[in-house]
Amino acid sequence: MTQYTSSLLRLLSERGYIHQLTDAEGLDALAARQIVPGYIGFDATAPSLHIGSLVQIMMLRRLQQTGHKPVVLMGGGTTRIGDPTGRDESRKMLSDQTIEDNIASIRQVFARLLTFGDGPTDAVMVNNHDWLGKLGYIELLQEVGTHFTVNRMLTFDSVKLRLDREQPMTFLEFNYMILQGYDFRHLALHDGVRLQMGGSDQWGNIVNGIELARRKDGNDVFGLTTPLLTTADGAKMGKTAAGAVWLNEDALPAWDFWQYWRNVDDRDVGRFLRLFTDLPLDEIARLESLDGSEINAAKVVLANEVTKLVRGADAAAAAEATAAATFAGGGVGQDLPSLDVADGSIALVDALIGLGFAASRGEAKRLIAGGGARVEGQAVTDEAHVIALGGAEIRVSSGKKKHGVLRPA
RNA sequence: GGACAGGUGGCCGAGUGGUUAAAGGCAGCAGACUGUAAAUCUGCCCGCGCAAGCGUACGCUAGUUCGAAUCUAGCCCUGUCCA
Repeated sequence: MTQYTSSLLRLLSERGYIHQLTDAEGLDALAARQIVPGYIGFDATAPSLHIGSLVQIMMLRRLQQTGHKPVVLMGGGTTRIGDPTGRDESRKMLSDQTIEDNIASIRQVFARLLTFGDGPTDAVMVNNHDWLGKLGYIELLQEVGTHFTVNRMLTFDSVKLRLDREQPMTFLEFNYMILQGYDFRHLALHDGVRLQMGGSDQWGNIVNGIELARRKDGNDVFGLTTPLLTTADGAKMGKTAAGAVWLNEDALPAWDFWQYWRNVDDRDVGRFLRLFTDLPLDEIARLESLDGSEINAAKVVLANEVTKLVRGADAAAAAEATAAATFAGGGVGQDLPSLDVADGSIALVDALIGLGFAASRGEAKRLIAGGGARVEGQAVTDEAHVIALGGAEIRVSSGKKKHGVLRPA
């Protein structure tokens, strides 16, 4: 491992954020002597980011922790184009209003993890629609077009993969890398930004921006990418059965968020603690060395710490309490999904659907027939079973992990 | 504009007139084993229905046929090559 002099690169490297770096010595020297404003771009394709973006957000947090300035770039403009990287199919076009709404919603998460303000190391949020939207076509071609050769653009993975797989790539998407390059150049020129970070799949796009900034304005800027995060069994992070693990509370309840982290693979615990929590490294080393079932304690810490950062301390505490009550005590935690039952009784099938454990009656019945449905911890195999509440809360479970509560209304 | 190839369930991918709600794989869900882990084995995996059954579904539309994902025509979309 390279020995870095700047606290920024030391921290990033110790905690496993660095995959590629355009100029390690140059950036290290810069970070050691001045505040480095660094940015990461985020798409606004959904009302919430999911944990696939959490590494990037954490990187901005690390930047701030080590005395530098995080710049959050919202892709209000580029989202209108659609990043072809890693995609086989073109994105659906989003309306302007949807994109604006998404940006407003996504902003909430950043407010928890970064300190915004006007100070030298305070975070700021910018929207590339502000400059890309004003750019005329002729102007863009003149400004940027002369610095990109099609020959080179065709060699980029984002393009090449699409072509190799004989998937369509529209001209619109083909231009994405140019606009992203333009972003970096713009931020370097107008806001003194010196560093762009991103996932490893963004390497090509980042390098484009660096070259553009240098050729057009003689600005010397840097790029850093994080390793592509996969879980130990090779899956892309952040996808579960129920869909993505969203960062926003209104997109995914804190309980489910907490559970995601509680259930990570043993092998991922240490890595995730380093990346997604602020715990000191020696503490993490201790947690990750726990053997056998003791590693579960480390997973609880992981779940608590990440939930605290993203959802707040109250949410983390509530989720942990619910987990303790539900799994250890056999009781009912307050955080579980619940369903109000008006008539004093409900068919098990409807309860499973109402709690979100089954999407259709058929699916609920299959679950019951397969022995996966439980009422108060007891497996029920009668598809026609009706639960009588009798004024008390009843616990209904799908399998051993998904629990919900029926409340008398 | 022309020639050729192709468009099948969340994804990949068989299937070229009936036994096809559509092989197989992946992903997913559940059971067993466990530690709310991994691996492994087993079952499930379009909707409605207790069920018989019904409804939808193989790019779209119209046809041929007792019967079509499979044949015909037109259209839409994609790729490759040519202009």
